[in-house]
Amino acid sequence: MIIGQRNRLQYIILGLLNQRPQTGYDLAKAFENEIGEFWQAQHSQIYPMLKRLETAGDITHEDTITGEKLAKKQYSLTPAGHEKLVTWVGEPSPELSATKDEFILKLYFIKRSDDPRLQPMLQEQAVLHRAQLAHLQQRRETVFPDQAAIDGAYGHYLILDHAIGREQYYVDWLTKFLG
Amino acid sequence: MIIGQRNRLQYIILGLLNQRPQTGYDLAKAFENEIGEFWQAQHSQIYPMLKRLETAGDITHEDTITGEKLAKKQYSLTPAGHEKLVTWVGEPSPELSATKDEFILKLYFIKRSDDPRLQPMLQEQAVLHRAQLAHLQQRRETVFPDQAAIDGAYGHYLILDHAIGREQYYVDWLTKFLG
DNA sequence: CAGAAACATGTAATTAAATACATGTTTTAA
DNA sequence: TTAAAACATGTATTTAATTACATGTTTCTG
Repeated sequence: MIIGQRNRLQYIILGLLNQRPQTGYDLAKAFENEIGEFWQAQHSQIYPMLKRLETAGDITHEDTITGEKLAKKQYSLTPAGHEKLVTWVGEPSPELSATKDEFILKLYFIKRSDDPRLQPMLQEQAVLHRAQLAHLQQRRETVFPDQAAIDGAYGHYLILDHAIGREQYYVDWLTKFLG
Repeated sequence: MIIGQRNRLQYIILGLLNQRPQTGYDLAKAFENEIGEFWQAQHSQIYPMLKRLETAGDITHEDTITGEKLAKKQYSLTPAGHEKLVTWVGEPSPELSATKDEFILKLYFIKRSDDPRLQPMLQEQAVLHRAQLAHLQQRRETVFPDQAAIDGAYGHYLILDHAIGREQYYVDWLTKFLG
């Protein structure tokens, strides 16, 4: 029902490159920032995928130099890559999101509401999720200061809004059970 | 190897066996039901893990026969396995949950609020998440019909409650942007 | 100006996970 | 009564993902 992440990484990379040409390093940053709330990938996954996509003809790169000799590879979409991206976005997404939450798992094994471990666990998570919520709200303020910014990257705004609401729910839920 | 052993699956299995002895098949079912909202695993991952845990001395099994000749292995915790479980639950969980949501990713690549693909995408997800919400609510009614049921498996109640709230939020959020 | 942090790119090794293969029994419902 | 669904247990293959290894440059800050 929930399973399966069949090579989505390639599409994310295509989507990011569709916005603007960028380096593998830039892409890795995107996974720490705007994308990171809903997908994770390290540079060790990204660089090989860039090679694969280039071999497949979906992207190309241009070598540039920063300063004296720092080599960069600026990747960009080919028409084939753009086509592949558009097709993917247009397909249905019939699978529910897969969440892996270690804290919630531990909760499952707390059998009684008066278990002495319960309240500290909830407290710990509340700290964690309040911080994350504050971080996301801060980012919304800086990335989307006005309506023009929202109109210019509506999808980005939507997913940031979704992430904030999700964290808000998480904090509210924890608070509901904090003594 | 000294630090940061992941391998959460083993702890989930230990936790499930701590509730009652059960078979690999039963464990696989738990991942489709109560656990599935927060962790996923297939039987092809579970059976080898049961062997590993038994070799490690954390669980043992008893062979039983159902009917004429259907062989089952009823696994149960050893004291060492119980100790391992308790230690894991007592440790902090400092990592935020990892979510992989393909739909949200696609949204990210929708640049404008009047993109014709947007509303159908939101509609499709609303159908999906409303169904999931109804399913979870139904399960809460059947699994936790009264306070006694809640008191007897408080952690399970908590995570089901969390999952319901999460789906409710998802539906509300989608509705907010449905035209 | 020196050291730290950030920029930049890759590979190797390992582990986790998904999919497919493979087989057989028991129960349930048409 | 028979076919489908559910019960039950594994292995093999492939792909995804993490962690560690490996190296070097540029920019920022005290």
